[in-house]
Amino acid sequence: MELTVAEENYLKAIYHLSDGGKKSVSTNDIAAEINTKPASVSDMLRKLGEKEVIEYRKYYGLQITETGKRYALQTIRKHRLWEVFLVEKLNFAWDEVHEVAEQLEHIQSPLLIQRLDAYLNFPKFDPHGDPIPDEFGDVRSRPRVQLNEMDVDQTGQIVAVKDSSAAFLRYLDKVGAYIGARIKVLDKVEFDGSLEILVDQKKTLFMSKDVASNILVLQS
Amino acid sequence: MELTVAEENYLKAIYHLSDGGKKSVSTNDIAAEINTKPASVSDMLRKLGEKEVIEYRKYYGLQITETGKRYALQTIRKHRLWEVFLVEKLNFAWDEVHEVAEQLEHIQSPLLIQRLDAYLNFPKFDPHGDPIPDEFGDVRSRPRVQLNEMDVDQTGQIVAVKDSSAAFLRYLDKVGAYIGARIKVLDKVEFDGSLEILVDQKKTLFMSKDVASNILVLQS
DNA sequence: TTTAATATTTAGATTAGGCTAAAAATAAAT
DNA sequence: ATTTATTTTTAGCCTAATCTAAATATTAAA
Ligand SMILES: [Mn+2]
Ligand SMILES: [Mn+2]
Ligand SMILES: [Mn+2]
Ligand SMILES: [Mn+2]
Repeated sequence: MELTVAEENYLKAIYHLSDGGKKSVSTNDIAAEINTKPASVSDMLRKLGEKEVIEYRKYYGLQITETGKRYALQTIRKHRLWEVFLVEKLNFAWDEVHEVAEQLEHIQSPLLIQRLDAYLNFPKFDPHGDPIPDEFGDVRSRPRVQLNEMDVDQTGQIVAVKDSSAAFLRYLDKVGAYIGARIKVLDKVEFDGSLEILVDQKKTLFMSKDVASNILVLQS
Repeated sequence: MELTVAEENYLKAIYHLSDGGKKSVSTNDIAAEINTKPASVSDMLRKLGEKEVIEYRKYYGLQITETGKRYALQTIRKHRLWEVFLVEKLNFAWDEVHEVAEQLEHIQSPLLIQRLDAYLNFPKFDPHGDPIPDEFGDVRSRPRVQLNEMDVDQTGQIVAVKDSSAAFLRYLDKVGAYIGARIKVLDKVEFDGSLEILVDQKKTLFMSKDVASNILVLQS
């Protein structure tokens, strides 16, 4: 069976919002995520239900099926591989890739993806630190914690970001908080949850709780 | 103004069939080229006329406008750059690229194309020997002649193919007639126009007039 | 110069994806 | 336990791109 571009986008949104099928997702959430109206979502859910990529009970929400997960993971795989390509080969900044990857992920050609994967040396993570599912949809995920939840004196390495918006990524660039950076929590302000961080053993950095909550760390 | 994927495909077909705006094109020809019905073509011509990328007079054919040419050349540029990428970087065979390039040519991102072009070292020709328009739509075309029109003892270099079908390209691979090969016409059979060719000063090759007419040569 | 053949366009449907406004179901508050 | 608010779905409409069948224009033949 083949999915349309719109169906692929919906399925990907559902997969993400449901955290891989764990949480339940609302019609309104989907509408917000992909910038459509709830009425349009209802209609699409009916169609996705008929195609059996979700299990849909009117008014009671939906459950992504195993088939649906496979499709979603396939699209996510393509999206992230293209992002790696854009950054590694075409020198895109990490905040410039998302829009384009959003289009490239819909190109249909198994050979293309297989070759692209090999060309990039089978990367395991995209430029934002998110894991790239393998061709069978398996994801090797690392245990990671939000920076705002770490305690003073704990150390680790930035491995991913939760928010991939250009604004946030450009901010991180500016302050030097790149993926791979080793960090240590120097201080935490009780009052507002803001943090003082040591980056790469040399630079100290202050950040709000809000910023910190969008930085994911592999503790060490 | 932005064109839809279908509009881009129509415009490209019109550009090709009209030989860059020189020849006149029929509704039926377009339908055949892009595998649709004439009725669908009529409707699309009306729309393309409204968008002023063609000048359309019902029953009397059409003329591609300067604006239309710019759009068509932009799409052709993208198509050919992607073909180079697929062959040079992802090791696609030259008969495997067309389908995928047909999709990739519709990705919207000026930055992407600019970077891709640079990454490929500003190639001037695609894997089938067709020239790649520059970002302004300028095409540097070489004078080339169909192999079947050459005379005995004349020499040259294969620079392009007219037919890019997988079947034809695989045949050329098999007999060793690649782009760049130096050739010499050893003999021509008066009766059916078939030819005997010397390839790279070592291999002789017999081919029908039909095959030869799809091979383009830069004479020397 | 009529008539026949061919090419092209129009009419009317269909499918996909979206929208607004109204209806209906569920959830939250009194 | 009603009433109110929120969420979700349905109804009806729209645009893009396709199709088949019918109508019309152009071109070729008799
Ligand atoms: Mn992304
Ligand atoms: Mn997308
Ligand atoms: Mn091609
Ligand atoms: Mn195309």
